Amino acid sequence: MHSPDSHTHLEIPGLRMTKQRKEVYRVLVDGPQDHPTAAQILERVKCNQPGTSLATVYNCLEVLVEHNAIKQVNFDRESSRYCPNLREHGHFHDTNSGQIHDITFKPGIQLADILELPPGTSIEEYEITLRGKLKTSEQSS
Amino acid sequence: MHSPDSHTHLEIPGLRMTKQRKEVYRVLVDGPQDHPTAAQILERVKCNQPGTSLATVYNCLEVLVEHNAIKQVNFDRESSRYCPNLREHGHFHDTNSGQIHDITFKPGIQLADILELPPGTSIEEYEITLRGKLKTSEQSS
DNA sequence: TTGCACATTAGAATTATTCCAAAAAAGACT
DNA sequence: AGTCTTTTTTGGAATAATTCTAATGTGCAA
Ligand SMILES: [Mn+2]
Ligand SMILES: [Mn+2]
Ligand SMILES: [Zn+2]
Ligand SMILES: [Zn+2]
Repeated sequence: MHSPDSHTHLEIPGLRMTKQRKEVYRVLVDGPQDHPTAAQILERVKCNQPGTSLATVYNCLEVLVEHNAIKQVNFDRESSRYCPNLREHGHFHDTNSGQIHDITFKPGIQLADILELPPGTSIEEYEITLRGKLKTSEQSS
Repeated sequence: MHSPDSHTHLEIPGLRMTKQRKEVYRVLVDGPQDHPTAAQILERVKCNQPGTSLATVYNCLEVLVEHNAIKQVNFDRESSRYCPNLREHGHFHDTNSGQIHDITFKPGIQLADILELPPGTSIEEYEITLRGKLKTSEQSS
């Protein structure tokens, strides 16, 4: 499922990396960057760690999010998805292909620069999600 | 609950305004702009239309959203909230007060202008949600 | 090597929302 | 009004993602 030397070191400061946690994390970092749901992650985890339960996948994802190792992504009320890209970005859901694409800001732009925020606001987290279609729907990725 | 002449005309093109739909809509337009959940809307609707059911509130909200009369707002996986403000805006959840504030772009800014979108993208809808704290937490609104 | 804190597990519980099938209401036409 | 047709409402059941629970397993450290 992955080249033997492709392991980024799967360590997260302050977090005990059990084999389940390691595999959940590896699947996200090392596998297809398609923002899988917990159920999809479970399928992938089972290739290397059969017997892993969905509850454990949820537990692992929760602790990985808490440790800022991954991000949780929500589109409306669909199942949560998970993303290993820690740079600031939003998400575009292409309703043609079903694929989700990471979206970055144009260079130099900060979210706070473009919003009319009430004075004294400190933003702890934000989420930008877009839905639409890619007209030219031929891309390999 | 509201001044007798404060009714905006509660009509929506192409939509039959039953008394339940009218009241759900009125509660949102005419009541506190606090982005209530379906359950909160039901409570408010019951003041003027007792006997209304939660299923009906969901039905009304769905059809109002479809007709672009209101917007559905999601914060992570919390209950959906509903908003009668049709101008383009995002939402800021102040975790001090629990209040949700509408956030607009600075004048002249378009979301598409600041994002690195793949060529050929057409955005059909988007959602911007922020979470954080207002330091100076004395405001009347 | 035993103790203990922490992690995993299966299955039950929760909860927001949707579905269903029957009753009620709203129009349209007479 | 009275009949017919279509839409809406309703209570309760069903769904589905996620969380909880209580029991079992694991891995270091004394
Ligand atoms: Mn939406
Ligand atoms: Mn979040
Ligand atoms: Zn992402
Ligand atoms: Zn709003």
